[in-house]
Amino acid sequence: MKRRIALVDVNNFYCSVERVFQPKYNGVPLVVLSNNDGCVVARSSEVKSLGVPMGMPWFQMKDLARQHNIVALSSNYTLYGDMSARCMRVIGQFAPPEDQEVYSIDESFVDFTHQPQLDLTAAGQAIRARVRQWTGLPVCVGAGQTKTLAKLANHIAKKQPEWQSVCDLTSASTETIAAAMASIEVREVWGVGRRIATRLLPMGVHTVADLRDADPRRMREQFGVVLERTVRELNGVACLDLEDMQPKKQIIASRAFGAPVYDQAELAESIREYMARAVRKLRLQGGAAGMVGAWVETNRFREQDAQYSPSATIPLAMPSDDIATLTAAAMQVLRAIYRPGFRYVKSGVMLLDLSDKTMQQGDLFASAMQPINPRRELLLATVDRANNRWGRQTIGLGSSGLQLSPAWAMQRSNLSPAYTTRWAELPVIRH
DNA sequence: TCTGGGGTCCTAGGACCC
DNA sequence: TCTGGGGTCCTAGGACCC
Repeated sequence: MKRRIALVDVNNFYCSVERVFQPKYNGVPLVVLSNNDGCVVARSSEVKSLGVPMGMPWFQMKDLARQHNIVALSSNYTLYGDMSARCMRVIGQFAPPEDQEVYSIDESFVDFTHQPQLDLTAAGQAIRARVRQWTGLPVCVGAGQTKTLAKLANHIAKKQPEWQSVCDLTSASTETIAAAMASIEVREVWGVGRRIATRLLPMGVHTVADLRDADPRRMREQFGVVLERTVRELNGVACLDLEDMQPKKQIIASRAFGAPVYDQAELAESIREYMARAVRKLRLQGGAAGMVGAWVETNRFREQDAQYSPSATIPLAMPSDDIATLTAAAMQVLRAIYRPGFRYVKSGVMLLDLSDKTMQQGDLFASAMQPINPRRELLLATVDRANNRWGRQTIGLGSSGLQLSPAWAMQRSNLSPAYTTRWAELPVIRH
């Protein structure tokens, strides 16, 4: 049976979300910035056509922004996450749950193999119309026999207007597909990054068509099994299946500071806060961490500064999801790696070696198998409930610091409201 | 002055086993 | 001069993704 995979992708996702709630930004060159208003992470089409690359530092383009009246918004992940969930639910209405894979915050694969009667161009237009009407977001749809071809089709749908935002390669002629592949740079293929593209060029592989026609075994010898699969997928041989939601294998929480930090106590404060975030995510997936890592960083862009970016991990005797245990471990790491005299700009924590909390292996050297302490469990669950109900900062460790916005806290100078997730910030429509 | 924050998979090499 | 054969597990680093 020929597979029919579609990829639905929101155009300029963060910018488009902001425009749903602020229509005055339609047609206006708009960017959304990373945390601390550092880099451009989303660009409206007007900004793309000005040649602004993804990831450009905002301070480097302030002149350009003044010239062209570019609006810059701080990123509002609460809003984007909620709009993403709504969008994915609408897309999910077009196939049974097992045939949808939510691949990222703005992309979803849908497997239409089991609906062979469906015209994918018509289905793609139906998805576009419904997502637009129900969420306000614009999407493009690409379809192909493999995930890699669906990705490519989506790229074509976005870049080539004659497709009207929906490109179905499963029903396109061989000549059409060949012409499209010959006109697209190999760098655009899913799985081919900057490094591999650079190494492919001297081998005469410039376009998608060149890569499709390359010898898969040779690609494997030179680049590994991942690129071999990509070549096979471009030829319509499925190597990648739709994936279920898997629990995370590691959880990271880190942030650049709003202002540099020099002393250990302040670094400790930041690490405690980030650990609270990481533990929230851990407990949401019902996991326990067997290893804890932490790191601090100086500013690698400042050549005049002495650089020091240490990291370390420590194993726990027993996997844990207890914020006190995990924070204590991270503090132990910080004490081991901290050195005074550096200008730190970032810190982070990692929870590693994650397992299912309910399936724990005993420790040979622990005096006895630690039974789960029901009173402790109740305490932690109560803290979770209070924080979910009244906000993340409601109950924390006593040592987390009492300042709500310490000097190192993130700077977000142009943040939109949490329109869809806070009663106090619901949009008001006057007429 | 100001340069993000997450993730995954694969491979090579070292250390160890019988 | 000559030095087996077959494994596992772990880690670090590299590549990619959004």
